[in-house]
Amino acid sequence: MQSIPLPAVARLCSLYQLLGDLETQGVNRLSSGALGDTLGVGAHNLRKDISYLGENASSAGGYDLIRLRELISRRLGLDRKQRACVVGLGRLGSAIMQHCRLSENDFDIRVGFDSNVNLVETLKAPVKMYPAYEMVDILRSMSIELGILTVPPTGAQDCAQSLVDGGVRGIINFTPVKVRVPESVLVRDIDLTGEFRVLSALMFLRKG
Amino acid sequence: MQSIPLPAVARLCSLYQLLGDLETQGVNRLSSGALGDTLGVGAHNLRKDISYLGENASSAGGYDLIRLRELISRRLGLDRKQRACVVGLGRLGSAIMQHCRLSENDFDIRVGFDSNVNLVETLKAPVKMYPAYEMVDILRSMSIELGILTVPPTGAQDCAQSLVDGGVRGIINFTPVKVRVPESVLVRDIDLTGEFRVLSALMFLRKG
DNA sequence: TAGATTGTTAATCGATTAACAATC
DNA sequence: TAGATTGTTAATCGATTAACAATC
Repeated sequence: MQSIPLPAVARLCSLYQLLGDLETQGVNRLSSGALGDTLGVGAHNLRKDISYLGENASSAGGYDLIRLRELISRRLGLDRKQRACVVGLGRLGSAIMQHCRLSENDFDIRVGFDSNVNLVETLKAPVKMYPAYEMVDILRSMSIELGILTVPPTGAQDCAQSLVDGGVRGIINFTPVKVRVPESVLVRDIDLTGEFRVLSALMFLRKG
Repeated sequence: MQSIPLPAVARLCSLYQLLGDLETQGVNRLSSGALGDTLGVGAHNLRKDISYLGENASSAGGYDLIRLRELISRRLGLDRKQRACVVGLGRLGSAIMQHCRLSENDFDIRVGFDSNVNLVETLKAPVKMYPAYEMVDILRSMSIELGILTVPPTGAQDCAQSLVDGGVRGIINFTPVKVRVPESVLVRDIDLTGEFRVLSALMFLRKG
């Protein structure tokens, strides 16, 4: 089967989100143009992305949104909740842990870790929390697949290693550190400060 | 002056961050290869990016890191703190508002807003907070340049409009909604749920 | 049927990678 | 000087855009 370019995967994921929203609004058929408009993507581009999904019965007359959503879901493996954990229960970590859009959707955040034992015992949260030194064992026993890294930069590499040792296969890395992991583990970096800076730079470049 | 491609701007911003860290560690000269390695970017690529900065005296012998950092700073306008506000003081919003890495660096988060008046009065935070209906006036009087949008999806477009009316020139949008703003206002979308999904999809595609 | 819309192939565009002369 | 490293031009690579025949 053909492999899908990364930008196309990203657009398909946001399309997937949109299709879910439209479904609850009772819309069930729309053209590539209409979908592209609300997504801020050209109709050409969107059709091309959809073509990566493979089989796609209907020509003309717009897309059957429910069918399309299922197609994306199946091709990208978005059906089935992934078991996740949060490492680092500072403000950002606990916000992510309790971010309802995440758990409503395809992620099942099961457990949190922090090196501060006090915090682990006192923080109010809807999931179990444990001290960091128990991480590897607990990850293995719970079959956690995905780790969310929200620790201070200094601890990033060590925690990433624990996640790997615990058997995680993917990491969302909110630290500005480039962590080193085996090839078999995927890392996606989200550098908030970086994103802010990029916006700031673009605003500056725009002016002059 | 030549314009810089967006991906290059993003890489230069993360290089800027790295240079700051190295500076505090006392490192003051490094080659493009060494810098590229810790950044996960090819040396070629990095040199090309640096060339967009224009004037760059020294050939061979690696870069003078302090000088390089200043060059980036000046070319991308990263000297001078931007005045920012947070709209939507839920968990994510207040985490961002108090995220020290942001305020330590180039952003000066001055004020927060929420439609829930109770929340505005009771939340503990290091900045002033006001109810949403006062937003436009306060933004103007404080000359806020940048808005951070962390409201529920339903309120996103309205709040974006208030930010625009308040004179903001850039928005970091954490909602999954594509907000409509005048061309003069830059928007940078950070869709956390989307990022999670992309990782999930990549993990799935990797396997089979 | 006619008009609209899709799927897919071809053309354009832009970014990344490679190569190499210039420089410390 | 010789070795290393830069800046920049050229070549490759990949994604986006355009075009158009096939289809509802």
